[in-house]
Amino acid sequence: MDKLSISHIESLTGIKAHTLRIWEQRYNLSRCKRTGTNIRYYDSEDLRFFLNVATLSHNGFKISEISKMPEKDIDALVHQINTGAAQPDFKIKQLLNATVAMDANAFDESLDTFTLEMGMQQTMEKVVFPFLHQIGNLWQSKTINVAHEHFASHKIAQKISVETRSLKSTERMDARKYLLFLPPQEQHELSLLYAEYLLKKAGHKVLYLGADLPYAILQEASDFFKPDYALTVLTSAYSYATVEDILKSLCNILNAPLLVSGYAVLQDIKFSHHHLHVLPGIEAFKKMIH
DNA sequence: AGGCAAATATACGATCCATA
DNA sequence: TATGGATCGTATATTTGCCT
Repeated sequence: MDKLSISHIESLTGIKAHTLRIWEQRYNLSRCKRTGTNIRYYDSEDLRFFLNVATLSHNGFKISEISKMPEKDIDALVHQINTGAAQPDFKIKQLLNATVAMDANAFDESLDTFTLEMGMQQTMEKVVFPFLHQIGNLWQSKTINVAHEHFASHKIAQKISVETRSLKSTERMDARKYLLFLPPQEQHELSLLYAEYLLKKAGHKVLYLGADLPYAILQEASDFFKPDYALTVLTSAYSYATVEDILKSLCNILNAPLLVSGYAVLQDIKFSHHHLHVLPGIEAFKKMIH
């Protein structure tokens, strides 16, 4: 039987070691044994248990409730959550239906239900972004038109904004400053909005300047706000410059590392710069801001 | 010895919630 | 709706154990 330290449990479950000790003290959530010299150690069964507890905790269950549950119930609930999250196809179809019908209420209700069921992040990453991808395909095949796309984007933007606002704004000690913007002619704002949500949730400071930002204003804002990082997402094709040229200009304007992602960047870019960091996906971004 | 991780105790801020 | 208590997560300080 393998021995795991409390820091192992922390890094594998995401539950802070200190929190584990407090839970143990307050809720008898203790499954660990002690060495002869009073050091906690855990086995793989304990790890499994805390992984499940973390899942429930992230899905809105209170620790006081979890601590009173029999382990069978915990397993059952986690299974329910996981299978619910693993079947997002039906949810995507639901959003597509509401979009084709341009039914705002149905769209809102679906999103609200999803966030209750599986949380904001799962909803965005497993349902909303795949949904947008499908919208793109349908648009190309003329099944739906630009109005549908705008309709859906707007509803999603509203939802992200509401969720961002309702975050408790507890800034952490080592909070970093992020400047969020889209360059001229870039209107695809949803990824940026979601980035704002993730940053605020992680306790960082955000200056959100939105879409289609002229270079002059970006420069002013950058000089004034003095961000630790700038973040942008390039999705479109631009009439006035290549993606490489835009990245070059942005690196010149900004005094901070530029984090960049998006469809237009992830194809292939030859330009590199010591301040330029390409984020291949949302997981890379989350890791970076953790 | 000295550096570091772990344990422990205490306290605080934010949020939730029942009761007036 | 406001107010006071309970709950929850985290911060800080100090001590203890482990390892070169």
